[in-house]
Amino acid sequence: MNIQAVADRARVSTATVSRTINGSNKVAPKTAERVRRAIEALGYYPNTNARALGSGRSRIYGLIISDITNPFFPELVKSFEDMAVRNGYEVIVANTGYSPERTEICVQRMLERKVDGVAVMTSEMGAHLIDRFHRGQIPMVFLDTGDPANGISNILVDYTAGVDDAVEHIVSLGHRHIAFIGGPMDLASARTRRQALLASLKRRGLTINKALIEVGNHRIDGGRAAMERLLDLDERPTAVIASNDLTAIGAIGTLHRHGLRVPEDMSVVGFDDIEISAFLHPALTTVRLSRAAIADHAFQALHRAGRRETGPQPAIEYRIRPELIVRNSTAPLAVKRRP
Amino acid sequence: MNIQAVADRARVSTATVSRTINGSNKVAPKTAERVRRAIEALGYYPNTNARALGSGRSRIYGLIISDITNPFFPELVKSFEDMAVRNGYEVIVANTGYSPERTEICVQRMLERKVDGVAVMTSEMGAHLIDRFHRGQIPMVFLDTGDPANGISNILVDYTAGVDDAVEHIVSLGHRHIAFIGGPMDLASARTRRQALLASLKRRGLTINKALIEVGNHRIDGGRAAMERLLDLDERPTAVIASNDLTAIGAIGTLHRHGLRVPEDMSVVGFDDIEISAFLHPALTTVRLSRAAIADHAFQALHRAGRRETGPQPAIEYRIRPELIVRNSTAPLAVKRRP
DNA sequence: GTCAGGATTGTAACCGATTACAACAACTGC
DNA sequence: GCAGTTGTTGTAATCGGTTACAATCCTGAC
Repeated sequence: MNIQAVADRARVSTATVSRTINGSNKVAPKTAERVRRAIEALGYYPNTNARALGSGRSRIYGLIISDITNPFFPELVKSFEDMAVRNGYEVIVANTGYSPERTEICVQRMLERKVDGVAVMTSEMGAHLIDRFHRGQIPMVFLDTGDPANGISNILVDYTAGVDDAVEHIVSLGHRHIAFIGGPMDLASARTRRQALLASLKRRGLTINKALIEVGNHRIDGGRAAMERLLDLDERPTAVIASNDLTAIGAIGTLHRHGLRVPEDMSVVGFDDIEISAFLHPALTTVRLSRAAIADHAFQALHRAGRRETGPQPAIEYRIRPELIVRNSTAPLAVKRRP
Repeated sequence: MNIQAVADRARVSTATVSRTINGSNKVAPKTAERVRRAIEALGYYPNTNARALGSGRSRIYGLIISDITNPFFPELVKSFEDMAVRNGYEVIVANTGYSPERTEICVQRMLERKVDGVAVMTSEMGAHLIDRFHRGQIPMVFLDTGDPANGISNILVDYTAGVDDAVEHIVSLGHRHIAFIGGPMDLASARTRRQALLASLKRRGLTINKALIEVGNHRIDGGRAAMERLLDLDERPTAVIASNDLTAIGAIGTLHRHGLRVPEDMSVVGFDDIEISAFLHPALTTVRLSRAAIADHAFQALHRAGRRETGPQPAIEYRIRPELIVRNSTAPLAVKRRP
């Protein structure tokens, strides 16, 4: 079953069939209709490998993430895939596992499969790897770390606003001893969130106690350990803002283990709003970073960059504003009590 | 940069380069070495589309799951992808979203991309869709619902043994009023788990109280609602076994909301051992169904079915034995007390 | 020295589409 | 009635590999 069979049945050449399939306007409506009927009758669908070879476009987008088992990503992958499939594209997902060697393999996979564009949703992408995509003229879109001036579309998350919302919320509840559990310092977005927090506290004239600025690893165990250290302090915080939800979940776990209640004894705010956060007890107050919005922008960036008719498009910067979701892990500052 | 460039540099024909790349044994060691040096020097890598077109093998495996945001799947996807990439394969992941229409699209995507094999890790695959793979001579492997007699490899999970371990554990802790919260009845594996539980109770001579056999939906909200109903009973259970971890997490949420403690007031056992289960409070006692093992078998099934030299291989049935992981959500039956 | 036969290498057809270019038909205006 | 357009379709080269088959080179036996 190939294009020739369709051509024979419709009594046209393979060129006309091809043009019909690809929606060329150079086919007479009546002819196109005949071709479509032949396609329908034969149950024909094109061989994508031949298409890719002939046209130089694979109709595949690459999606590079750090780790699909990190709950931040599944929804992002799903949304991206959804959008791609609806537009006739396929998606290849690759995990860097936070390792440079694996990242190199990811890039190689993308190049070998001749992707028509690549969305890089992780920050471990060295300049020499970016260069390989550049050389292959492959459109790119990054999360946070793109550079439109260099032809790389970017999805810019307004961490400052998101973190500020969290601080505002906590402060409005009366809290003044606010701790922060950050992410790993080698992660760009974690550093940004930390900076944003410090700036937000400063802007409000709150003193920044270095002891309350903890470092985690964006995983549950990191949140746990950091909270243990915070509980060891002479002057404990009354509220904690975590750099992501997993960290917040770990922190809450430690609080429970110590017999402390959330939010009565301590308020906790997360970041990201991973799916499970809404279902925990207490349901987590957090700053939602919409993965659907990220996926949407990522796809659009690649899709419009790849349009042939209009020639190469300039790289674009998209902005995403996170949104505070108030649930049950935060409460007004309780009157101080001694156990 | 194509195979001709390599051939020129190594002073051989393209056929010899191709044979070298594909590890044919018909190339003299010295020649092969020269070709490899040329490949190295030019930084050449083959065009996979051309390869697929010429050889009829795409080096892509399809992986059909129901929903990547279901925490059961990410680890499975990751393991499968890992194994595939290590063996020079690419993976296309498709979500059915539990819907027949989407499932049909998934199948179509696989056929269009000419996958060399497909792992179906969900049970919504109608016979007519299976038939399309059959017609395309595409090796298949299913989870639980395969049929080796019909050429479909199968990964058989011994739910009976797994559930029995859970029951044994609960019974050995002194519990006799044991409730079960099942999954959706239209899900094959959920029905199997339910059957296994009933059989296990019966085998132990425990009376089966229909009111204690609840139905959930394999999501957190289903577990919650089911537990609400169980708490409404005059004679509450002292232990609950859930059909999967999300259900157990929902159940625990409801217990907490009612001021009941786990495991002191009620023991809870999950199934699957999703990643987060180890980090909850209390850490969930559960029956681990290794996703790495599933991925491993799935890949092996497809890989050996696709070997050319040995001709078509018969479909195989693999077995997986789940394993009880005892954590902190189960405890010995407490002496009865009236509030 | 010759020759069978295995090992190695090359030639060229083929996979199934896309697309530049040529060819042709129909229509326009003069 | 004819040249010039415009619109539609066909021809055939092309993409970059794989692989059947042919050709050549060696080797050792006789």
